[in-house]
Amino acid sequence: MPGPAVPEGYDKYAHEPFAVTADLAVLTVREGALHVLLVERGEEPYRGHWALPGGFVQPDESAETAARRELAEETGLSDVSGLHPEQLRTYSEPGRDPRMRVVTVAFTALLPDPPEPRAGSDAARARWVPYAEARPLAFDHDRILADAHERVGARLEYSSLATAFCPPEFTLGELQQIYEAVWGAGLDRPNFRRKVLATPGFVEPVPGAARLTGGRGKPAALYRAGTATALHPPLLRPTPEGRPA
Amino acid sequence: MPGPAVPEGYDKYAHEPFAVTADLAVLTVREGALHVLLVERGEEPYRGHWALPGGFVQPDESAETAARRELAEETGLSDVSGLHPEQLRTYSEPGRDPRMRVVTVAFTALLPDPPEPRAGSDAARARWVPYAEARPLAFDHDRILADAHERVGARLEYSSLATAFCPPEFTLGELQQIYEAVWGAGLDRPNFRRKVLATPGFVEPVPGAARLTGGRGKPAALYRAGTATALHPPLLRPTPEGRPA
DNA sequence: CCCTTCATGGTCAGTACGACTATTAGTCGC
DNA sequence: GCGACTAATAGTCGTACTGACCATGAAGGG
Repeated sequence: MPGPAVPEGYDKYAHEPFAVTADLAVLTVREGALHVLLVERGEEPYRGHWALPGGFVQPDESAETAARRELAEETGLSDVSGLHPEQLRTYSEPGRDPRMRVVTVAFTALLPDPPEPRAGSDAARARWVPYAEARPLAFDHDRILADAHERVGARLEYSSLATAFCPPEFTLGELQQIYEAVWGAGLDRPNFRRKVLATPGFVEPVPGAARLTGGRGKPAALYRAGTATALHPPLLRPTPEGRPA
Repeated sequence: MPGPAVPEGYDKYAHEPFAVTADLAVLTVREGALHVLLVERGEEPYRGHWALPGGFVQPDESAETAARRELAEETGLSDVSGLHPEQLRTYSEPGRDPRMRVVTVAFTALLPDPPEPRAGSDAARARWVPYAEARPLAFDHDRILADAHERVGARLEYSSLATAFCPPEFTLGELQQIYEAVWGAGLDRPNFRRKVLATPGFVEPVPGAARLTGGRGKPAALYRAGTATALHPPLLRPTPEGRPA
């Protein structure tokens, strides 16, 4: 809330300004591996280092609006209407930017098999980098990226978020690849199928369609994202601990 | 991230400054009912309205540090070391404060049966208000409070967060009251007990102690918070929908 | 034509869960 | 002190979900 001590706060601010940025962890799954969109910094500090895309929130924008604008700029995507950048958290430690006091509102965004990014005007270049090879990044972006990964992994369990990684029509094998890529763990195919189909509203079959998955093997049935956003029952990831359930 | 366009951003900021505040949704359960800590605003705008406690983030602080400081000031608690305000989300819509551009990082904090708050220097007065009677609040605090409620309700399912509402030693009945107060739903006592005890690390018994719960009924065994932070298996709330599981 | 590859269908035992019933150990009113 | 009341604790039972399997079907490649 705006504290009651307006004049003091305002004064302080006048001497030590806060800049607010919106940064994005844009994730996708490509050939079974999790990738993240990075830009190469063209200016100091961290010139030449890779960083998460983002930029200043403008005076007439919310952080959400700024995130959507940045996403469109960095990916060159004409239609970002279906994408809903989700707020991750806010990073406000003093000194995280050597130039000035910067408060960053971080977002995650999920894309299906993506177009090549086009370098924005202010970024030297942008490209998709496998998650495992992304570090080290500029500023505290290593931590932001790790937080984004964890958050997305957790949300896959209880929401139909995984379909956001998929094209409009997809096979259950493709959907499973999303889970495996984000969780970094293999899943049993028959069981995965059973659980997805048993969860009402998660996916719905495309009537008469089947697709050759790329050549090999039996053609798979196609599905669309269903209407549900929450998953009942949830699709829990295998417990990394030796926990019995 | 700090955008590469430093001078522009900085310029913009200089003409349209951002103030950053940390606001808190401090929750507790008192006599079986969820309460929230509110302060009465002593200045315009919204003078005389109730609002969530909070204040400006100082130049040398992170939002987390500011939240802890505000919490100590508003509650008069000498020891807030055990409390970990958790970031909820950030609210940045233009116009949410009529005076200037304010970006608010909201936090939740959970307290066991609390001391009476002392009015801070800048708040006319502060008090615990039953959650159901809290609205309407100043600014967009209605929404922040609703988001906090939902977040805490969800985290009760998968984390041992509920023990943060309890004193160091507590009975299972008291723990159950936390769940019922936050979820607004009654739970079956034997089943609740079974699940809590079956979740490793959630609670551990206090060796030879039993407490009279206040007079009536059989004395209950005392428990301490265990070492686990995540709950396996989770303690799912009753499905409000007529969902079969 | 067989072998590989992947989708799909099914079994089976262990576990968790909700709904209930029963027992125990206290206080309170008389 | 005796019985009603209250709350904690113990146990039961049928259903649902889960993970670990095994089996079948439908393509393509050598």
